Amino acid sequence: MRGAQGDLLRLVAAGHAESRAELARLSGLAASSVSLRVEELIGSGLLVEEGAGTSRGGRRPRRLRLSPSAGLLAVADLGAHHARLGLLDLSGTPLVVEERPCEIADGPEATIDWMAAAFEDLLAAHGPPGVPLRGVGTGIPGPVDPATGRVVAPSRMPGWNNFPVAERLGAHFDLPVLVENDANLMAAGEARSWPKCETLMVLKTGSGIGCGVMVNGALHRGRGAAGDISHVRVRSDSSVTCSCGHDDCLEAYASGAALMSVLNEQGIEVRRPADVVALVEDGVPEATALVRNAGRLIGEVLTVLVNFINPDAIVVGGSLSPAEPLIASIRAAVYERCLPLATRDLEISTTRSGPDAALLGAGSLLLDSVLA
Amino acid sequence: MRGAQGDLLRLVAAGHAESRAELARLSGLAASSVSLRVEELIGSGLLVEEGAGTSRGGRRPRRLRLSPSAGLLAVADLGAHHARLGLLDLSGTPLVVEERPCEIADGPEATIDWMAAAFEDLLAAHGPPGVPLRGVGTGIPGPVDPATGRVVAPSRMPGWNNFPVAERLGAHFDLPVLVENDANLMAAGEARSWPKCETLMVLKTGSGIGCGVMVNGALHRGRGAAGDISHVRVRSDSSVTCSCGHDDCLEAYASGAALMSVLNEQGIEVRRPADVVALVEDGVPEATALVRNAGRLIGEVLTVLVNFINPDAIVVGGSLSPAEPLIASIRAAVYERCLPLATRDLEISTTRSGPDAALLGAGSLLLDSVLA
DNA sequence: CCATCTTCCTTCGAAATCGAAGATAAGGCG
DNA sequence: CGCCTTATCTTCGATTTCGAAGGAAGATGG
Repeated sequence: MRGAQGDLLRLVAAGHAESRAELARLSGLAASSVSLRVEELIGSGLLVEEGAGTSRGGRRPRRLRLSPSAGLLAVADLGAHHARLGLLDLSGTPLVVEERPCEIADGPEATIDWMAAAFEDLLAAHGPPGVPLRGVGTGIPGPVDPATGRVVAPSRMPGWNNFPVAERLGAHFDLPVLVENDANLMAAGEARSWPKCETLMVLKTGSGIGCGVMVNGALHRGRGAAGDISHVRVRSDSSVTCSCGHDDCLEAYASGAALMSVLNEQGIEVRRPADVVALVEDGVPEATALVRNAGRLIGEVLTVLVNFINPDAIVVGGSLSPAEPLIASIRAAVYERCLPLATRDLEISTTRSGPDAALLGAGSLLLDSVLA
Repeated sequence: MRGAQGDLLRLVAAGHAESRAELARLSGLAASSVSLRVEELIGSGLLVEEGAGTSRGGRRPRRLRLSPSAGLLAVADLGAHHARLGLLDLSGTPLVVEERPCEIADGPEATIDWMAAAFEDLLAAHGPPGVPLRGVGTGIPGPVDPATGRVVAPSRMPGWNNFPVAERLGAHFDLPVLVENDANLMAAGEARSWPKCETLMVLKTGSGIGCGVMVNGALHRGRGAAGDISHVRVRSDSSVTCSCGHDDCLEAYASGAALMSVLNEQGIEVRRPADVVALVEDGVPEATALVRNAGRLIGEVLTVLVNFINPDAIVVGGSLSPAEPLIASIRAAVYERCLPLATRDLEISTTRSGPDAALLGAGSLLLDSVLA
């Protein structure tokens, strides 16, 4: 699995290469060396040959896939009140995904131990016998220091500040462990569905507003808070103080939580961001106006960032993203105000990976350590 | 020069490695292979051994340098009314730098041909005999399409739109050619002076406002306009229409040109951004207030970007940068409003590379093609 | 249907790379 | 000063990688 051998596996696992010839082109190795290596990998049961691909004008390639028995990854995406959990094979294909209730406010120890038990559970129920677990990973709704795997200064996660999540999770499994911000995982997951996009911004619109950035095909982590847009000051008439202590943060106007609190004050009862989406779909004017305004504010912030990093696409995901007016007003703001050069081929659309984007992203990032 | 041989040269040229042992560590090659390769490179006159380095507790390394006769690079930085021109050796050290008057408004053909002649001039006057020219490069005060080397939709460069600058320059020299935005070159140049910073924002404050971004040690080009911050909408009382057609762009309030026009209206005569700096240093209150306000506006824009990409440092260069109040109010705005996680170890300071930053950057980027 | 082209993959001798062992050259310390 | 430790660099046989040539399998086009 080490070295160049791992490079080949990773290219196949990530879906970049499907044949020996593609491996040779992408890895830079000579075709003959690739053949030798692939033979070994097939011999050790990690790769399998699976039928023939489509011809590109000559002999058809012999398609390569990661063996389903090469290993499993256990991944999770932690939310405030529930967690999504899944098992993936090494090519990132989900075997099973479940959503279970889980209170993040119970604190890190309880939550992580619960997660470890849930992973064992899933393995017992859905893991094919004899296939080893090769890595575990989870998304966290707060900033994570990439160097240490600790949560750093999260809002809305009492008791988690500076907790060594990766370490605790690693104590349950003697395997590569990944701990990463949830929006970053979403970005890594979406990136697999946007193969031509080198630079990608992925917005997670739910109770909060998160954003992950892929630059040159790699997740940009910065100091652990990269992608944060929720505490940008927005142009606004009123003056609202955000939980961070500053006035007029985007989050205080455009997050799902903010929309819900306005609606509740107006006597329209909502409990989850999805309820807001339902109201919009039912044509409730108060909800539509609020969502449209949120989109405009988010779009104005994106304006600055689009001019600055020139992404190839902006992907909108999260529980508010099905609301049509949200993305429409984001589009309007960005296309109106950005430089033509920056918007010329810019695509702004909803998620291609769906609700499992973060789990897929966890798999994608875990592969790098598992096949190192 | 090809392949792995070039990798070693590049590591030495970029200043990352100074001995065979360092080369082995950084290149990933075995120490024995490095020795062989280095021997060849010394044999072919590209590398030279130069005394001994300092011991790290054992035998002292034998220091390696690029031979001064390995080659030369001719680089330029084009401004509106003058150009900086220089010759560098392959390790990026300037042999000579000159500033010459040059009107960019004369159009691309005239300007580029003039530049080619100026390069020949410099070579004749300062080029050591027998040392070959190995590459040419220039900075342009406008967006450059990285794929084609064409200028794209520049403001203030009449007649240059879509002109194939790289092609025209290449017609004079059958060598690798680099054409890049001037702020991007500054960023690449500064990066050499900030070796520990993986993510760097470099601001060029002159008549206009430019910005270059290094992400993960590499220049981020985006679609050619990456780093643009001059057309961000700022919060402001009055309403000024920018040359781009939108209202309240940063450039319309905080660029050197904007400051100069206000001062001239007030009867204080200024002709160049440096005159504004001089007024500030003389304690003229109108100038100081204007510069401070410009810094605040720039700082507020940077706030969004710092939260978003978490740079390790922000470098302020350009002809306005010597004005103390400018950087002071940028700092104040950023430190006040950004997330603590993003500003914890963030350094904001003036250029380390000085006025030749763009030329050094051109050399640094050119090396990649010259030693490919 | 057959010649020709393209692409994919393998074979095999030549060349590059590795890595373990050793030689060389310091600094530190009793 | 002699001895130990650390680090740099070289030697040399074993291994890996390359690349040119060729075989295999399909597309193309008369």
